[in-house]
Amino acid sequence: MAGLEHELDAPPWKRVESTLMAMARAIRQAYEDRFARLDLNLAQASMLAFLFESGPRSQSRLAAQLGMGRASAGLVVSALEKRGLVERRPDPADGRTRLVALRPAGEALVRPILEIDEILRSELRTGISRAERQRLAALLLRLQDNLSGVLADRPD
Amino acid sequence: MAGLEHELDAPPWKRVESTLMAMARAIRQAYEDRFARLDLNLAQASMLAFLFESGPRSQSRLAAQLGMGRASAGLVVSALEKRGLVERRPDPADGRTRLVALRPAGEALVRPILEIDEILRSELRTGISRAERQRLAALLLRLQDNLSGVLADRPD
DNA sequence: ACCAGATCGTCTGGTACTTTACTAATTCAG
DNA sequence: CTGAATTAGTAAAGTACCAGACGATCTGGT
Repeated sequence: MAGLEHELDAPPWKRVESTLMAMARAIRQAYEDRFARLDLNLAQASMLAFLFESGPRSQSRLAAQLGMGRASAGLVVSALEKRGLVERRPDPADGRTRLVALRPAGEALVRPILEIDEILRSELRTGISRAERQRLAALLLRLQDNLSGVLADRPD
Repeated sequence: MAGLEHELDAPPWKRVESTLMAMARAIRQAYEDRFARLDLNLAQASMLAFLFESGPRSQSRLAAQLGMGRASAGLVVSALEKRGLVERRPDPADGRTRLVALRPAGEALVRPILEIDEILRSELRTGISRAERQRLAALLLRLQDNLSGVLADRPD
């Protein structure tokens, strides 16, 4: 069909970059929808899952490793804490940080979170081979490189 | 063999989907940064460029074709209108819609917008062949299909 | 001519996220 | 030990987006 290379020659608002952004939004939306069943949003679910894998962490580390700002991480932790899913406890080694740790109620949510993630991912990869996914991952990393270069040399 | 499928087998917050979302955010940010020189954001620049290509359009059509909600499109148009870049004029054929049309000041911005876009895109495609980009586009479309299927059968 | 349903645009409220500024605690130079 | 610079976390204001509700207008059937 005509669609594909047309897609690449198309005007700015309909090109690969836009498609990529639209896809990202759609994927995010799909995750948000599904996690809504657990009364969680994507950021909250990711944080719970990450805490489960990594053990207690300071907020700054969580922020860095989940790719969000420190302020956002603080909001997410506060929301989870209010529901008793995590707790903030003092760090014996450093008085200005407090370690965020899973509480039992939060740990109980990890399994359904991982299940939802697994199901959605399997739906997403319908008709896409493992090799293709690997190529996609590699390409995205390449894009990432280019982009960080681009962002670096803005002297502005 | 460590690198690639590791990326695919990695935990949720570090997998392809996440990378894709992060990339999309980064690309968006890069566009926002560059268009800031013209005192435009990405949505505004896209709308100007699109109006240039397509001629006057109703807001609903603009919204649909730029992939945003009607309300958002209205805000973008209002912002552009306030600066005299576009105008809303009555549609002779339909009393409830008003056609959004470029004004000279807006038309003058189209060239720099397209230039900025062209430059950023060329920086992004460093080290990525045309064939790879085509594959990427095809893959994204496939993902899009899977996702719309997924969203469709939520009877919830 | 008229009513019912669909569509357009706007407004409101809610969510998510970022930036900036501020407080508190640590570290290190002297 | 004291004071400046650094780092962790919080708080407030601002931006962007979307969904839902609403009034106005068009369409089609009668």
